[in-house]
Amino acid sequence: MTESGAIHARIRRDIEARIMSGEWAPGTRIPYEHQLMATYGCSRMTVNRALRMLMEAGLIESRRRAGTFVSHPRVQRAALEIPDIRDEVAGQGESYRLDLDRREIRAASEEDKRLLQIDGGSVLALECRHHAGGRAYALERRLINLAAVPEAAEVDFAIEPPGSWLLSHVPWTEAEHRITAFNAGGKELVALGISAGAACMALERWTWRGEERITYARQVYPGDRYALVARFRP
Amino acid sequence: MTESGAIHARIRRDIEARIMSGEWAPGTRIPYEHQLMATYGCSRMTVNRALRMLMEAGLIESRRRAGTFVSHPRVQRAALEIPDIRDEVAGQGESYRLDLDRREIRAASEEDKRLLQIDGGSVLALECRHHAGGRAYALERRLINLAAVPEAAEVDFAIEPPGSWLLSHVPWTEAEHRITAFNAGGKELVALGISAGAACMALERWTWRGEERITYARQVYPGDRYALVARFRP
DNA sequence: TAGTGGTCTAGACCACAGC
DNA sequence: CTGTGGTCTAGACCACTAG
Repeated sequence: MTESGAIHARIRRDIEARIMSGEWAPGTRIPYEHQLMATYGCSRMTVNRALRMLMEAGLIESRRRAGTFVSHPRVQRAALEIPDIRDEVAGQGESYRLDLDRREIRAASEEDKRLLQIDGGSVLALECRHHAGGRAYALERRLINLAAVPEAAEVDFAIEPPGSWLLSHVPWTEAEHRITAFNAGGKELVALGISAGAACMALERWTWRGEERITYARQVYPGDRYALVARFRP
Repeated sequence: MTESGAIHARIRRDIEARIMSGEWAPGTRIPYEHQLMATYGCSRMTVNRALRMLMEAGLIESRRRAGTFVSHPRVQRAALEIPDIRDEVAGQGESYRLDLDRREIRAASEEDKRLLQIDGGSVLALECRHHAGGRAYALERRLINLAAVPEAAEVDFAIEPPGSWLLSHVPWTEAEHRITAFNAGGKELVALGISAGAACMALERWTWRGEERITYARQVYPGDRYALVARFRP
């Protein structure tokens, strides 16, 4: 049906097309693997590889002895992707600049402990502004757990934004995000050049590796100039 | 190193652990497939299957003749997941209720065409409020392209929320999201019970199947009572 | 219990990029 | 060229489960 290089890719696309077109509705049993072997004149391993990819994508499910079936779309969740700020600005063809307003190494305060979810130790606290094309783009407050990332103490974050540096130097296993809207107060007015009460978007991110907390970041964007746009990831 | 049922799963987890621990830093070449065959006493197909899964996860990259390498974390992107509103409310242990304020089938207006990115035809336009525990939770405006989903014209969306119904009945291939913050105006004040100028969060979603537009939705949440929380998806 | 999918083997040929 | 990964074969045994 479809032309392609690899047989498994062709099988995969053929089945995907039949599902997407509605020809094979949710719950439909698709042909047995040995039938697909005959149809495509290939080995079962090749058929199985195509089906496994479709299973990982959530399009089909298989049950031993029963066969393989089109999934009932449990797609109650859609995936967003949050880009790194520097990449995002560069991707819009704008020049990027970072202003580092504050950099401090200190014993963790009570607030630091709460935000980083640590018991003590020292943290690197940063405050910076991201600019796109000379205009304030985002305000960032960041805490880095120096117990987890001691080398961060030596980095010049005026050159490389903390988020970019961390993502490319520190392996991490999990992250949690929180997106909220709020009315701008004193700090944002000056830093972002907006008026009192203007709607802002705050993106908070907690990152850890195993049980070890790595960093906390809170990025604030002016609501009237910024949208978090995200495509679905298949 | 790790105990498990399938050999490929064990190989996969062993390599993943070495990468996550930092033992194999980005850029490191991991053992050749024939070396892993010897290490695990299995065939190359099995090794290759494990490596392919890690490649799909973005952890490693391979180049012919050169070998397979730990990826430089292009992890400038993190995945969020946007839950279905009804599921979200239920997950918080609150009772869910939907008020359907408006339901209209009409020829596509200019705005409908722009939002749905269609040329004409008829649309189903809905306006509704989602409630959690008796309190207004979100305001939703939705357009459904009846050319793509004619059966939607017969559905009683007072019983099943439009987002839930669509996700479980209509296969889709792509979605795009846009999250913004804005100051509440007239419509939100009444529907959500908030005061003028309060920061709100708007989540817009476009969904299509192939080239066919399925639906457009705009959901508005009160900024002071709502946060979009999302965990990283590995 | 028979037939499905899950997994694995021990080869093979090829394309391609590094040497 | 050489050696790597990309792909594929023609079998095999096993676990599970629908009938």
